[in-house]
Amino acid sequence: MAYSKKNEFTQEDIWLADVAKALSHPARIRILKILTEMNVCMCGDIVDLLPLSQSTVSQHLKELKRVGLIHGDIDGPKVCYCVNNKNLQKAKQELDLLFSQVCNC
Amino acid sequence: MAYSKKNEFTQEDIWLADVAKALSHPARIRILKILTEMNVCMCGDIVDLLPLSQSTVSQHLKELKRVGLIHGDIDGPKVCYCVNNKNLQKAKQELDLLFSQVCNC
DNA sequence: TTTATTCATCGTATATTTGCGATGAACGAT
DNA sequence: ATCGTTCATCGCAAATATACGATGAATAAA
Repeated sequence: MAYSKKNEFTQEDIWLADVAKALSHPARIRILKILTEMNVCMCGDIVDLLPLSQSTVSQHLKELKRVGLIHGDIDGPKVCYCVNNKNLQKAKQELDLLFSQVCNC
Repeated sequence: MAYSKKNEFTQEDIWLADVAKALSHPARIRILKILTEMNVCMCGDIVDLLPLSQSTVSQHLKELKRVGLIHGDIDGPKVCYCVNNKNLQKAKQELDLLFSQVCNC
């Protein structure tokens, strides 16, 4: 089976869906909130705040990084994670656009 | 393995993640847009517009229905699908709230 | 009553996601 | 040079998602 027909849609819809996918796990929503509260923090800080192992948290961070909602700056053995305001803003705008197209709000 | 620690988060974060999940496939984004353009339409209409089989489209509609972003009214053998403005508005508001918490926009 | 239309659901195959422990790379400190 | 800390990645298991064809239920039309 050929599988995943996701790329038979418009780039815009694919991108929106991809951002939504990054937000589709409560751990990742929580991580975004934590990163905002703490401004900057390490993976270990987040692990202490979530009921998940270090490797699992690392994967969630990777997914958020993949779509650009956060970035991690290497600082010695540590990695300082923080939200990417520019891309969050873009995501917000595109989602706003979607809802304006789709909802009489 | 016990699996899926999703319910070890707040109801708010779980709900947001769930809405995001419903939006996390380009076919479902597209379906929302189609339903808005056509105002009301049947499953078959959507199938004609997407590169997906009827059963697959039906599953995507089910997922959108599950989180309440659309509803389907049975009309004889047909089902008239349309967007659920009330819940779309709620989704928009909660996403706005998230972004206001998480982004300096 | 038979037939055609519409759609949900079942069964199945495959892909992806979620989660963990173990390992190892990278660096700072000793 | 060795040790501790931090974190990404690998390998694995289980759960979910994606996709399809086949089937069947429900209704309208003939």
